[in-house]
Amino acid sequence: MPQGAQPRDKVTIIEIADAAGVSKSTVSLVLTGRGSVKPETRERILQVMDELGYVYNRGAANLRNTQSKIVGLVLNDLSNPFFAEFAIGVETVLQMAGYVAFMANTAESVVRQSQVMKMMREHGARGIILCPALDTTAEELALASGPDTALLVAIRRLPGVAASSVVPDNVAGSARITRHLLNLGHRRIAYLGGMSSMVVRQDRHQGFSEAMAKAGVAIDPGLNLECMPTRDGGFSAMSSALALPNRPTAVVCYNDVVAIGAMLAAARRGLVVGRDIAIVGFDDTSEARHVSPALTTIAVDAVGLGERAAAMLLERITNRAAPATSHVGPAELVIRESCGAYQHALTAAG
Amino acid sequence: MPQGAQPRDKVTIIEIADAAGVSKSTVSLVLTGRGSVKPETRERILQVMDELGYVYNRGAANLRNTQSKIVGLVLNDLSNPFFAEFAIGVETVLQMAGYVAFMANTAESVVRQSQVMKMMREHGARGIILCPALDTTAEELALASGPDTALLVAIRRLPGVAASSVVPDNVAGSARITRHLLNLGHRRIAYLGGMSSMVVRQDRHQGFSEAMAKAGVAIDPGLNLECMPTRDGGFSAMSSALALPNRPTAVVCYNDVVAIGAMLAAARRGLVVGRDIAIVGFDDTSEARHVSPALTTIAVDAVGLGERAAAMLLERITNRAAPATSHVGPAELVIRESCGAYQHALTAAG
DNA sequence: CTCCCGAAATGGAACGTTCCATTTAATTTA
DNA sequence: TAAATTAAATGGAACGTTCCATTTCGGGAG
Repeated sequence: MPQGAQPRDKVTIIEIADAAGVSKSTVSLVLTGRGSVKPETRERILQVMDELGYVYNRGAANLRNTQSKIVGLVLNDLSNPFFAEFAIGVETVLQMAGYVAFMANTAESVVRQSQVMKMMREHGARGIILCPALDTTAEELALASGPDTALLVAIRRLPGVAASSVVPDNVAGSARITRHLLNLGHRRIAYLGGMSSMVVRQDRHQGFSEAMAKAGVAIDPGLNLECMPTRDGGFSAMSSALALPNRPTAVVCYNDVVAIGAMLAAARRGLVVGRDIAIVGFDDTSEARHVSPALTTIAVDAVGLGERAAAMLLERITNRAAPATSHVGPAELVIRESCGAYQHALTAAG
Repeated sequence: MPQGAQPRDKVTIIEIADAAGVSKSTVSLVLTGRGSVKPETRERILQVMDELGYVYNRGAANLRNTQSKIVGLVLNDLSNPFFAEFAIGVETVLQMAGYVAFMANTAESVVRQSQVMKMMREHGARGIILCPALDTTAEELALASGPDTALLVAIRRLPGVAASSVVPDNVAGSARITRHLLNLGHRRIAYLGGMSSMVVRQDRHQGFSEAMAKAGVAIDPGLNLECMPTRDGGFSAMSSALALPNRPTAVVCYNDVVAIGAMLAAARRGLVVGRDIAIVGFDDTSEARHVSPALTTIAVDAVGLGERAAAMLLERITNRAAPATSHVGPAELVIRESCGAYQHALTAAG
């Protein structure tokens, strides 16, 4: 807008109409592009809007419409690159559909989570994609979704919730990477990280157990170690694992962050990861690639999960009769150095 | 809300009033907490709201109010952990002030940037914190901020824009880390990464040049290498730097991401980073700590910048007479291994 | 010249809230 | 007990849009 007369207070459709010498209805027509209005009139109106610095008031419009174009995206931990990538996937799809994402970070606080979801509904969000904070209960979520706000739960499965869901295949992925270690000849394998109250931990540990059982290898209960899913958690849990009289030869970690902490602990003890001990992760965050030695892990395609989540939510929004559905995304093994597969190949060949 | 009667269509304040046997004005009173209403009446109303699944309609309220509680946060690259941390700082402060952040990712697209800023204003955002996409022009921004939407530009300075701004001290930080390399005895120092059209690159390179000049060390123009600020960019730019007949002994990188790419390229050539060559970064992302060898870099406190940005914007929102201000945040040297300072200390002592 | 028709433009009610000006009820004071 | 005061509750206009039902306009057919 040109330097000139800045309007002090909000300029409305009516002022535009007056200035252009038409009725507010005509202005509304060009705004929505619905009726037919003479091209030169349209031009004149658009020009006036530009001059006066008109800003469309969606709140007022929604009042009659009931059809906003906003979707909420609630993330439990934005500082985790995994969720950032997930968010990017979500945004891409929403944007193409003409929707806009209203995104918020709860930092694992269920209180904050309730607040932002309430806010989003109050602003007329048509749907919400939720990556639930730890300790989220089904009851809380009942409040959050209503007849005109579709809910989709992502990444962390939430038992007892009727919403759609998008999660990676934690069980299969964990089984896959465990099998990889078994194939390399490991038998004393530890499972490390996450708290047993977390659903994701339960799923991943289940995959681990199944793979072990199928291979006929007994699990030492002493090698099931819980810790917070942070680097420091991984570090201290690994330290105690290494202090055991009969320590593991391989460690399946809850996720990459824990694995990196565990690698640090092993290095501190003078062990060369990938030679003296195998350590593997889950998620394939960008750090997994850059850490040294590079981490063998399970790739779950965060962006793809985000895209899928957005697409599924949009489907439920546009076709409100559509039933809640669930999607389980693929989890693929990425072999790098931390498992010692390369070393192993050398010795096996030699 | 209990399993019972799910209302098919939106329930309004009037229906609540009818069901509770009061007038809509009274319901409004309890909603806003403004007038005085008998405790038992309030209770009854609240209970009815709960039963019917009432959702407050902020759009309608803002229609009279003109006072929303939303602030827009526009990020140019969410996949960069630096911006994720910045966002966390912003959110923390906004939340405490009772505001909610409406956050969007532009992925460096100025088109998308205009779209989301327009959307935010249309939804009544009181202010916008913008981390501008590359190639953002001052004209575009003039459209984006109006008399009732305060604008704050963050991280990337934008010459010719009248808005408030929050940026780290790129010049001083870059000079600081260059001095560190000079103190270690380096003389052939390259500057690597970023495109010269980027304001941030200009500032950081200026700090580099000033430090070199002050030390009386000439800059070899052949050691000023541009590349996209990505890991791959850093990798290939570093590869060509190493192919030079008289290659540098130290490299100041545009940021951590570029530095990590550069480290990979050096390792690929068989060089031990921190011994055979020094490489340093800028930003102090979490990766800088975990990469091996750990990266010497400049910490700019992304979270702190975010907090500051939010506080400054809120100030302008609540006190609309307040003038636009600028804040330049500290940039501190973090010495780790990639610069070889530790090695250096050993040899110097021995 | 009148009639008719489609195109273009318009007036007004409605959306869900707030808030001012009132009314009604409850309580205190003289 | 009446008057004065305070607390509690209410009706209605207004906010900026949309959209239905109308009206006006501009020509072409009869």
